[in-house]
Amino acid sequence: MLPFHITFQPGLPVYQQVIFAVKKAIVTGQLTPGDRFPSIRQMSQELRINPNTVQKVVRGLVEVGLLKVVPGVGTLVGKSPPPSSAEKKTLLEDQVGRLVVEACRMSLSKAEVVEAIADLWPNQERVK
Amino acid sequence: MLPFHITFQPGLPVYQQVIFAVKKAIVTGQLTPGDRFPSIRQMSQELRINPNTVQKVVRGLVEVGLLKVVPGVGTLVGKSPPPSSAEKKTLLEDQVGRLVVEACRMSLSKAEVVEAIADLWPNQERVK
Amino acid sequence: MLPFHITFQPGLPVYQQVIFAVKKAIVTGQLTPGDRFPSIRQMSQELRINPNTVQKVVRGLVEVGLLKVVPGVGTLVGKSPPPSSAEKKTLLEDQVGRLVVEACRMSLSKAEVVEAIADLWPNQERVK
Amino acid sequence: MLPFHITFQPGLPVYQQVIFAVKKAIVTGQLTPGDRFPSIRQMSQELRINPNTVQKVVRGLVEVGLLKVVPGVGTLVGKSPPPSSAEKKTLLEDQVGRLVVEACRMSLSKAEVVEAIADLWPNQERVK
DNA sequence: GTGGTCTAGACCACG
DNA sequence: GTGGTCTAGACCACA
Repeated sequence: MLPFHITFQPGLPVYQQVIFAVKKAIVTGQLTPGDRFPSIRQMSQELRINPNTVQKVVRGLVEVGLLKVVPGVGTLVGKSPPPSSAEKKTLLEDQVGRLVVEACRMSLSKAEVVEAIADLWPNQERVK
Repeated sequence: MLPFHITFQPGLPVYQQVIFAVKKAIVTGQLTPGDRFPSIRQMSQELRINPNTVQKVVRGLVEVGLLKVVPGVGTLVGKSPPPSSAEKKTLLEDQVGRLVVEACRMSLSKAEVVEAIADLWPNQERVK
Repeated sequence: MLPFHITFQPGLPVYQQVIFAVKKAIVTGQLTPGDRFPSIRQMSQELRINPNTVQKVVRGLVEVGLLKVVPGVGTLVGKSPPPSSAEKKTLLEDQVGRLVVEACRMSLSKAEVVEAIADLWPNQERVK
Repeated sequence: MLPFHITFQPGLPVYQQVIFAVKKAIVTGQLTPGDRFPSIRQMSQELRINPNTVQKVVRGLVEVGLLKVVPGVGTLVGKSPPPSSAEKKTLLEDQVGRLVVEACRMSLSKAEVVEAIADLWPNQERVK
């Protein structure tokens, strides 16, 4: 069984949906650094998607440092790398910007958005 | 002069960037319902993009009800239609979900994200 | 007052809507051959549309023989000309064809369409 | 070979003629839900029209729910959605209204029109 | 003047 | 292979 679950939605590229599912599994603790990542063949079969698509997923995750390919061993989950401040800036300006504009367009209040974030924020072992 | 400003970024479709800029201009009050929308030719010249691309922008905005086209006359800014609750749900679950996962991956705290939202939220006290 | 009434609908060219209204007024007997047709100026004012548009209407109706322009006198309603069999064929094949396909697409029965026709068929002094 | 046939007529937009041909193929059973729709390139070649024009056709048919596009995979014929009663009303009032007026103008009898409809109504006894 | 249609052809994203 | 994006530029319909 795969350590994450996906219900594919039309309109979004498949490989992006898989990448998101993996990232989610990592931040929620379902996948931790050092874990073995499923093989391309296994993911291809269980998710019923093209092996090329799986390979694109792995490539994308290796690029951001979330996966390490060790030849002869397999693919391992790596430690999250320290994000560059440029990436942070992009996230907090561009992505949040898009979200804010869409929310305003739908007459949502700031409080509703903040509440949604609180609901979705993972609290794996977040005591402090 | 156009009632909005764009600095094009590579990697994202041009027409989507323009659509976003228009939406932003509307939620921030720079464009209000009833206003005349710039003509396709004018936008094409000032943004230095192809008229067909501009037309795609207009088409996309007409589909969501933000613009009304009157052939031979021009294009007008319409009142935003009440969004369906399904759209709201998608925004608050899927889009916020993606944002949260990315933020966690970058070790950002919930407070940082909420602060970014507060910064970008448009002030409605715009006396026109 | 004009001898016909129009409630403009978006999406259809204005001049076509006016032409249709005039044709309807003729087949329902509100306008009969020999009647004086309103002046371009009058129609432009009362319908609140561009004089050029009215002129296009008149031109279109003169072409099919429903109006006669008499210089120095005005525009008169003419006797309907005998239609060519080619026109009839086009109407009964193409236009009815489009109607039938759309009706099928909406799961309408043949009886519903026929009933709609019966309802809308003018019966001005149709005794026979 | 394409599952429908078109003989282009001047005066009507090409993309509308193709859309009509596809709708006709669907209501007559030549295309059924689940079928693979011809690719944009194939239609472009066989109909001798520009790929962009074909894309506009597909876009129009997707909007009314007759086609579903899966990027990278292809285009599928979908089940027709239940039409809104407003659409039905428009069809039975406006479109039938135009037909009736034109028929009257050409001195056609109600029986002739009804007969034309019966002739063009598709037979559903199509054993695929 | 407006927006709409169509063509020709290049390049990209996706599976 | 699929569909999507973008450009360049011509021509038409409409008011």
